[in-house]
Amino acid sequence: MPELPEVETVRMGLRPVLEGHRFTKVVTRRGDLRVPFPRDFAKRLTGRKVVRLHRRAKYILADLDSGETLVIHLGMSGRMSVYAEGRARKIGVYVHDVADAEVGNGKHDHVVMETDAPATIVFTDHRRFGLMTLVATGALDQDKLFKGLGPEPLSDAFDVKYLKAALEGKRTPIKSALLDQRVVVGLGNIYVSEALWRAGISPKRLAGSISGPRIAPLLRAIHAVLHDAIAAGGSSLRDYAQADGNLGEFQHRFAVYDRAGSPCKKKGCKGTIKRIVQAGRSTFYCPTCQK
DNA sequence: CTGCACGCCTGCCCGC
DNA sequence: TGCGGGCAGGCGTGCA
Repeated sequence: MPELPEVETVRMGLRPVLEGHRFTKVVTRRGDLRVPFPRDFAKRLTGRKVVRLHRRAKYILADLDSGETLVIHLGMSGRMSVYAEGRARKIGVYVHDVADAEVGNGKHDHVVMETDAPATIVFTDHRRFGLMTLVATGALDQDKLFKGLGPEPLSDAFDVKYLKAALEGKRTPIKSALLDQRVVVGLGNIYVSEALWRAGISPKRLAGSISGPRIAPLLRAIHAVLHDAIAAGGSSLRDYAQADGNLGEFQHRFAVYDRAGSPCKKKGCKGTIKRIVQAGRSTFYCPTCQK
């Protein structure tokens, strides 16, 4: 589920129940996520107040008043569910309507956190590629999870000059280069395909072979697809009470992702979307209008 | 250094 | 209905 727009949507949904609130109770159900829970994980969270809820790459970061930061990564299948007390208030993300006894007792519910919002927040991840850990706030950048990450795609640092230099000389396909979190963070398998379609660039083209004049359009395509997706996720938040498990609305607007065999949506293009495999992962593109 | 195949997990969907 | 294979929005490791 989570590339930058989804992670950002989850962050916004967690904000009302986390930021400025205190953990009143934390329970971990099993410890064999990608990174094991650190020692005394629940104890170090309990009683702590979240002073700031932010994001770096695909990580959600909750800075605590103890000088530590709760680091959350959703992996491929991670979910955060928010159960608002008495359902008196509708709160974003997944506001489920289930019996109290079922809250946090699912087979793949790994962490159950209560805050004084009040609310119960459940972290679920059936594939367990996600993680939750604690890192000293001041040392985040040096932590191995964050060291070497590229710039945020929506920051000023991610500009034409940077991208040109980052791709220069790279002999890997542009698809793989943009998935590489050292080049730029936040993009995943969906949005790379979507951005390359918007830019009219073939995913097979070697990164270093993208000519100077095509760098700016690529940058704009990345910006645009992320902005559109964030807006689509955000706009569906408030009526998320029916929680069908999907996040946001953007999946209905995919131009290429998971559309193999369907007509290209580009105006005037008569092409058909094709699926190929690059570095072991699906890529979708239009061979007719992406060069 | 680079690029790539593979493993990590579970669940779902498809074809036989 | 059961079973095997392939697939899934991420990332780290180890290899050539």
